[in-house]
Amino acid sequence: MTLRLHNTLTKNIDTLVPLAGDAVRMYSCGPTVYDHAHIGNLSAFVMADTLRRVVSANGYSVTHVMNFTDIDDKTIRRSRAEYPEMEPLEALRASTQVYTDIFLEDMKAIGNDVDALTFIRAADDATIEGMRQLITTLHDQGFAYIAEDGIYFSIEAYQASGKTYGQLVEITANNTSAARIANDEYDKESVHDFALWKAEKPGEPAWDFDLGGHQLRGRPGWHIECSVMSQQGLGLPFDIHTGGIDLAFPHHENEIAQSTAGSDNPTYASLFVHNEHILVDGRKMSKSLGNFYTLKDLRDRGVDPLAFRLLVLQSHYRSQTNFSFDNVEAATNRLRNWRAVAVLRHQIHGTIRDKKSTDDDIHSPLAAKQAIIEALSADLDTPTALRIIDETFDALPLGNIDLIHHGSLTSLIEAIDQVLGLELIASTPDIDEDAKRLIIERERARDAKDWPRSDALRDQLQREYNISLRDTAHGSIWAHSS
RNA sequence: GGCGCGUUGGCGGAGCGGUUACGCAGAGGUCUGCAAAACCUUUUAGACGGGUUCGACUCCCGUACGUGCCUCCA
Repeated sequence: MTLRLHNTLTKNIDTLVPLAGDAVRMYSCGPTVYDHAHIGNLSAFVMADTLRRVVSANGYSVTHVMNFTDIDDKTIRRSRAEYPEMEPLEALRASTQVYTDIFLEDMKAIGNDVDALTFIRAADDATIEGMRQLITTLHDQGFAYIAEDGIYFSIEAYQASGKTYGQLVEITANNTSAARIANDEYDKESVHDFALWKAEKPGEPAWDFDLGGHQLRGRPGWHIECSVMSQQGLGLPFDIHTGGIDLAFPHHENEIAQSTAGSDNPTYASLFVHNEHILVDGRKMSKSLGNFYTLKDLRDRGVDPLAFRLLVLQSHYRSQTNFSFDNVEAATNRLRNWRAVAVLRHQIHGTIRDKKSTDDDIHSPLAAKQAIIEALSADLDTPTALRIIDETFDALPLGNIDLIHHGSLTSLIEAIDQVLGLELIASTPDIDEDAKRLIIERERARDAKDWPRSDALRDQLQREYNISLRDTAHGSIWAHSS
């Protein structure tokens, strides 16, 4: 099987060819931990998580690194507001830790497997040291220069060395607005040059930096953080770099420049995969429009975080998805229906009867499993994968106890969980033996046409165990009431 | 201003130059002890204006609207 992905570097659908055997190395730009992540952030991480699952399903071993941006303007501002009494660095660590923990909880809630990720923090001592080293190297090679307010990367020097600046987006003289040049407040030589290191400002966290005898106490720029963390976590070059479409320029472009300047590596990452943004009620999400949501906002309104995940998966990652509460309700219902299928694997022998499964019945879930992975391997075609799941579930002979107990249904559902992270298995636990006894007892009452007894038992199951029953042509099927 | 992307049925959302996407919701029906479910049918989409073609939702041009990037925003 081959895995094909849209590559922003080539603007084509490229085949993943790992740089080293069957090992795939992925880097995903992570959150800036200064507040709750919003649902747009989270959708980007659903994409990255799903991509990693699909790479794994293709038989590769994956190393997936994600960073925490825990040192930048926003985290500093927030930490000073929250902990004015603390030292700047102490306040920064306290504040970013709170939002890091919230982020990890959000990730788990929406089905992203945080255990499969290696996280690296920008403000860790090892990362800071790595940044000092990379900046020193860039400076020694003539790609960085010292200015009054910091250290800058020279695009001109980079281009003069034969490298291309503008690998992800077209950079032309015309697409830089004159207004921005006029308003440029930085002490840099050229408008495109970007900060590698920012000189210390009063009240901000800062680290010592001795660059060839120059004492340049300060803090790192944003782009250098990711160049160093990807190198430390994966080595260079690596296979896949993910992020929101807005990060293509300048962030990822600058990472490429920093990480390939003076290097013989032809690339920084082989594939750049960018996801489109989600809209809310058809408009871009913004606090001023009042359509800005975090996962907490959704949960407060009763939304199952996994229904949000399904909503994200329902559209292709390179299309703008529209979020609305009507849409998330539709996703909730679809998820509810899938859970109703998932729970069939626990049904009771005594209450499901007849019908032998055919070979086709047994094999169709296995074939579906393959078809789902194939769809996802074609540039992460989640809409098609979801369609296959619906069609497969529709075609299942649901009263067929042989099929259920044969294991192919369970195998399919486990496979769906593996590649899509919808946690169908975890959200449909088996019920205890007392409840099962009551269900069987009710079946006997029904056989005897003892309707009052049957209805009383049904009520009891609903009341005491929160279990609902439906009597199908093949017998009585229970489900978790919600 | 420069450079992109998009516009599909009540809602979401795909593929495709000539054959049902799929999901959710609504309507009618069948079945069933009741309930619930299931099943069947159904509402005949493709922003607007041109063009290419035997034929366009699908290709081309224009218009309108939405959306993104143009230095720190997923």
